[in-house]
Amino acid sequence: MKTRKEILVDELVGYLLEHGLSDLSLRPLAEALGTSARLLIYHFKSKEGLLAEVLDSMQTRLRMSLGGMIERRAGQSERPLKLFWDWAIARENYPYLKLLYELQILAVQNPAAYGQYLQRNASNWSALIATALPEAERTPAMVTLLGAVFDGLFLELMSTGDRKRTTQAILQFIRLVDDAREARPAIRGKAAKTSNTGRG
Amino acid sequence: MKTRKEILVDELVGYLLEHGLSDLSLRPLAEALGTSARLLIYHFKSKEGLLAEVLDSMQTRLRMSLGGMIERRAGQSERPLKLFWDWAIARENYPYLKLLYELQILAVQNPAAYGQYLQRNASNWSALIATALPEAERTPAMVTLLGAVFDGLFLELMSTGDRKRTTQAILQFIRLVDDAREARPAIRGKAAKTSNTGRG
DNA sequence: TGTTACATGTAACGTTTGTTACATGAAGAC
DNA sequence: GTCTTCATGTAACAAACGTTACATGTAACA
Repeated sequence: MKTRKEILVDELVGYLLEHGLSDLSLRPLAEALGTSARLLIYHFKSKEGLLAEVLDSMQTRLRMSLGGMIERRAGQSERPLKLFWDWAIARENYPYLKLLYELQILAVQNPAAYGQYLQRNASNWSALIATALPEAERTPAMVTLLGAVFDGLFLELMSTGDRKRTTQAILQFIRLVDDAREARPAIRGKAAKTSNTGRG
Repeated sequence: MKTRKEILVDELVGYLLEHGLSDLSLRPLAEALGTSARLLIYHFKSKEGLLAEVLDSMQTRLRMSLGGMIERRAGQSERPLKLFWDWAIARENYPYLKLLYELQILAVQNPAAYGQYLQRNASNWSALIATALPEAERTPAMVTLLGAVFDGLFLELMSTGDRKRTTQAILQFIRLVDDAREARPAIRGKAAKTSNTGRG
């Protein structure tokens, strides 16, 4: 049985996904949920506490969804980077990522207000993306580039909504890495022993 | 002789570069400039009008700075993409771009409030970056990818401040394109006649 | 049955928001 | 010397903000 607070968190997540963070206000939020600002403060102590709990819940959900994807992809021939992209732009995950990108940007310009909600996910994130590369190619520059391609394309998707073109672009990147590898083959070594195929 | 309003715009630009857009408020802003909210409204009619004029001024400055760079780079051997990157992360341009990225994100989540300030710069922007490619390689996927690499790396720079690593990453991308071209040479044609060297 | 904890409604607090009314200087034009 | 225009100061407006005080209902447990 869910507590009233847990039910509220669920509804709040939905509201935040739709309206974003930057102009969040308690009264309109409460009204949209059919409750009152009084209640939100009662359950979450403050607006700050509310945001903390809701964002936390969102990140947990996202991690679970990602874990499920990773389990399911076992023994699939698709490229890791493409799998990751498909997962990110899936209808059920996309709004979460969109909001986290907004949070990231707000925190850059206003760390005092938003920095506190950023977990050390950024590093986990890039570490995860890095596993799409064979170890021999996992240089800082290549890992940074890989993360940037992902971020940049996701941002472009956010701005234009063009799933088709952005997906073509990430396939283009995978092809680019393949072709470059052909011209200048990576040193094979421990990398050959890793489980992933090392194909972008 | 500058009008009072033009002087104000200059000071406002400086303030916005420092504080960002998302929590802009007239009274703190006026106090930081040694004036009053009354005056700002007097000169700009409304907060909305103020933002419109100031952001417009910023985009003009940025375009002028970019134009100057393009003139100066004539007959330089550096790759176009690297030149563009160096220009973007230069101390005098970086804060402007940072703010425009914030604007872009805010507009995604809240078009009603921020969409009006977005010019059709996005398209100009990507068209400009595209000139770093030889015509034969200027496919939608490649142009999108190129823009995304730039955006993604700039975002990473905003978050981490690591100029060195992000610059290494863009050089890595240039190398990648070069190597891929070696393995699968682009069809030469009209592209060979363009002024740029077509080397990333 | 009385007590305790959770949940909620109604109002208000003090502050900040963008904006406006009203009055007053300073400077140049006739 | 009056008139007009630009610039500014002082106060106030209504609205929205996050938060709190106080009272009340419901349900479970003693």
